[in-house]
Amino acid sequence: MANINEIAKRAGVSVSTVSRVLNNHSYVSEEKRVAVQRVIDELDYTPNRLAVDLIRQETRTIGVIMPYNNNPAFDQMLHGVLNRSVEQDYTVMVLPTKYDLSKELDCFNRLKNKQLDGIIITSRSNSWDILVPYAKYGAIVACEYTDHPEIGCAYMDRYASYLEAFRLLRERGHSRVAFTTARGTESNSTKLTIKAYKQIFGDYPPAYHIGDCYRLEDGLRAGEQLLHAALRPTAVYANGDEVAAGIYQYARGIQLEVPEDLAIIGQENQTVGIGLGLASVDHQLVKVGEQAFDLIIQKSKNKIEIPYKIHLRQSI
Amino acid sequence: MANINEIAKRAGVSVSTVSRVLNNHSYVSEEKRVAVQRVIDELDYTPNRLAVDLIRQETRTIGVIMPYNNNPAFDQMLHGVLNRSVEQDYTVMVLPTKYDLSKELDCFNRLKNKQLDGIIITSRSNSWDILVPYAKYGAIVACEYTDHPEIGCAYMDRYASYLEAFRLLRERGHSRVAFTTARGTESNSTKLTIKAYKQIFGDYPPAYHIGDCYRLEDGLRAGEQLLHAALRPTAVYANGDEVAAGIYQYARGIQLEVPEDLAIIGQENQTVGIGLGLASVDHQLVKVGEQAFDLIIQKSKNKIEIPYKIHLRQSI
DNA sequence: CTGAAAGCGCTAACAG
DNA sequence: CTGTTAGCGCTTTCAG
Repeated sequence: MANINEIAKRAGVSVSTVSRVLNNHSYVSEEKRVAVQRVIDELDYTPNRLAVDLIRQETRTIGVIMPYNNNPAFDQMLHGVLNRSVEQDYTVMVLPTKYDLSKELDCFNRLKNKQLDGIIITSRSNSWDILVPYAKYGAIVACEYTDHPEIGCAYMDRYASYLEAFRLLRERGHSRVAFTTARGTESNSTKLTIKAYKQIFGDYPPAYHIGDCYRLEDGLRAGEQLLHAALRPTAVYANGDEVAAGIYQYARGIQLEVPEDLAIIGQENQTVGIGLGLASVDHQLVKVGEQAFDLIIQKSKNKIEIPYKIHLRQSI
Repeated sequence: MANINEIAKRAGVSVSTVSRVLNNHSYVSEEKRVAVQRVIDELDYTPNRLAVDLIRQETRTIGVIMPYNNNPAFDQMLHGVLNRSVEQDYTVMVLPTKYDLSKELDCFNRLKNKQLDGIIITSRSNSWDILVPYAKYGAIVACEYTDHPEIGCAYMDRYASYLEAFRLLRERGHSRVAFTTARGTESNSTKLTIKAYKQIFGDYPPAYHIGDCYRLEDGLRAGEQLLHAALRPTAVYANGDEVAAGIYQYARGIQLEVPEDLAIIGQENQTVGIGLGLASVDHQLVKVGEQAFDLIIQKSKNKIEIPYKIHLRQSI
């Protein structure tokens, strides 16, 4: 395709004049303007974005680290980011990592190699010590709390929310309470869930904890593992409504009534939970994503807490 | 940050040698290799991606046109694309358009301005006449059938699937059948739905057609509009399981039994439908996305049909 | 095996 | 108001 030199030559002007009309910079005489525009239209010319970004040292593109692309929680945050990016005319790159350390670093390298102006971390697996140095190459915002001054965050008080949910279950008379979490104990939210559980129920019975839960099928598996135990739990806290739905389905399949035989509370107010009438701890992940985006483009390192909500529904 | 010249100077070699070790091209003497690598490590150097892409005339990045970012069907296709892109080490840009004509064109311009190697269209609003010319700038693959030889497609036979679903309802004795669709009549799938409806039921009663349905809330609205009619429909085909879930919820709210009082069949086998036991016409959108991605990187203009499945569940 | 030099396509400081 | 020119940072002929 034609380039800016070609346009300049054909219009009988210099490239800087063409550049000026392209970006309507300063003043260009009306006749040259028109001449340039005519050639641009004739040749159906579009400036090369890579060249522009290269020289401007800015891409107006931000990346979103998403360990998995089939996890509804990450999707919710991504949607929040997209909501804002479209308003602000920014582009977003989706960066799947599978929680792989080196794949994750490759993503951060896109900050260093100038391909991205900023990165939003929905979840990570490298330690902050490794990641923080990348902040000198571009804005980094996390969707979890961290006190590193170089990192902005849009976070929720997960610990408080878990405490409140467990307290709720205890108040309703439950003492045998099971729960599900995502990754094993290396995950921050898993740690906080266990900590809150101990805080409310005193001890931590490993048999009541099912890890690696993300989607409905994982909930079915959790149901199978939990609901045939000698001392069957009377309530379960699921780390997502899809997981909760799987548990619900399994429970109904073996003739258990919800909430009479099993109380269920899920997380993130996902559609399936609304459909099934499942109570849910809603961390407002869409808002988290929106806030994260706002921080990125303001190059702000503020720490913004997004309040959580609890939706009480029939399942409890 | 340091650039390739800096590395060359410090390593006492030319930039071409640095480039060679960077891309391990041809042979470089071991001593120079080591010298260059040492400087690279010392300076923590990373090549600028924009400069590389600019000169290589390739970005290994593809865009996915997604009219809305809160629509589960588009999400399913995006997930398919991401599944493959991560395997093939491609990057994906999400391009929200809101079905706005000029915003959509802006996205196609990213092909022309060399920012993208290809574009996958999950849904579009410009006519093919406008869009096809962009195929000369990069690969375009659609997730719907088109016979334009320049456009590859990963499509499903929507018409056949609608026919089968409506036939199923008729066979089960339903004659008052309502249905929901997405956008108004300008959308291809809406047209096909109406056509199939007429084919099976003879005429097309506008009162039984609710448009602009995407999510659960739209289903609630559809339920409200449909289920208080004098001649209440006995069955409804919903263009998505989230919409179906909304209708289900509304129906249960006014004491209707499913399927006794109202049979419901949804679409795309989404989690909420699985949770509620809703029958579903599954166009396998994740596979569609995967196939679309494969076509893009093979630069293939083939037309690949993805078969649909019908999941029979209690709601029918 | 290695380096010089010519770009890729664009912006912006500077001089006029 | 306009043109010249020096880059942005990299790859790749083409000689040697």
